Amino acid sequence: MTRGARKEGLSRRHRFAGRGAFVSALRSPRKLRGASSILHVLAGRPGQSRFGLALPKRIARRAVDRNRMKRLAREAFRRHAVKAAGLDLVIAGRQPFSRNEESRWVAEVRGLLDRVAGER
RNA sequence: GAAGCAGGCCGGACGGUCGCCGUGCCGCAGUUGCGGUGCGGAGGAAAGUCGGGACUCCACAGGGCAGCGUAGCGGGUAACUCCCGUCCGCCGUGAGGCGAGGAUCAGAGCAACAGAGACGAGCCGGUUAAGUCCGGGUGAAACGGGCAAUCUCUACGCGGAGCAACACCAAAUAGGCAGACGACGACGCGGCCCGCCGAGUCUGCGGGUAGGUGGCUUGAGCGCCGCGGCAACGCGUCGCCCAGAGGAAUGACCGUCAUAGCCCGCAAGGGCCGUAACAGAAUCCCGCUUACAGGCUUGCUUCACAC
Repeated sequence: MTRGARKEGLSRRHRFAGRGAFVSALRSPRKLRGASSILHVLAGRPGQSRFGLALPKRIARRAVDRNRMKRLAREAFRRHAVKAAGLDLVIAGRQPFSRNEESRWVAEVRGLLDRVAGER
């Protein structure tokens, strides 16, 4: 069994597959509030956390900004220890995002992931 | 040299580490996969979705009406509301710019203010043989026309929906159809056989959802050169293959060098900042429109200076 993911990889195993796969995580009672977003947590497959983002157009009108947020958040998850915790994680954006907040957004995502990792 | 006009082009480069998507090869795994390695991986607008096509499915004898679109003339194109040439009108000293630029003896309609009267001819004053001639403050326009982006007429064009199109594969659940079995159940007055009904069980079939695959990137393609053409563009030789995701990859970090900006210096130069505007492919093309830090470049105009 060569299941072992590479140390810093982030492939499809760590994503949600299929339409509506987010829904169960979004309905989960475990939530962590950040400054501009909410992290939903649900128990998933052991050893492989999954990570997803729900960013409505309301938060970032332009496609570039939404892409940017996703990429930055994924990068944070990729390097984070929760990746092996076996949790389904979905970050739902709440507050509008503007372009000069990139570093703030990364810090927020890291903070949320730290809190989940610390809780267990 | 200073102002300006019209185009064309670029819109960081190189390297390293860690990742993501696609794909060729190799190895492992009876498949899904996993690992290694090579190669490819956002834009000039990918945007708005405004015109036009290709491609699918649906509809369709032929013709007309209605509706919509276009409008000097000629050309280009698969096609267009696009592009090129040219005429006319207006604007500009000029290079140039702008223009829905066919028709109002086929017909209808034309606001407000002013004015006696506004699309109909009459009215008022003077004059004459005679509606014969002259004038009428106003107003953009007053007897003669104007407006067709008001309807209309003429000519030409136009079927509808869209890749979430469409084609194929295909769980689970509910229901449909067919067949088999079928309770010590119902009916044939009772029992057995038999027939028939039958909850249910099994099998098969078809529709169909989730899901999957195809469509999906080689094309009105790109580059060089030659030829034809004032040009748009066309033809030909040779070379090239240039993203294909799918809740949606193209990212993060770090060096070096250049660019803009800022500071020091007479200068050579040094230092600071740290990649910068608009913005992220979604079936594919041709256009148009809109957004845009900074930079390169071609032709031309006017003015000034010099010879």
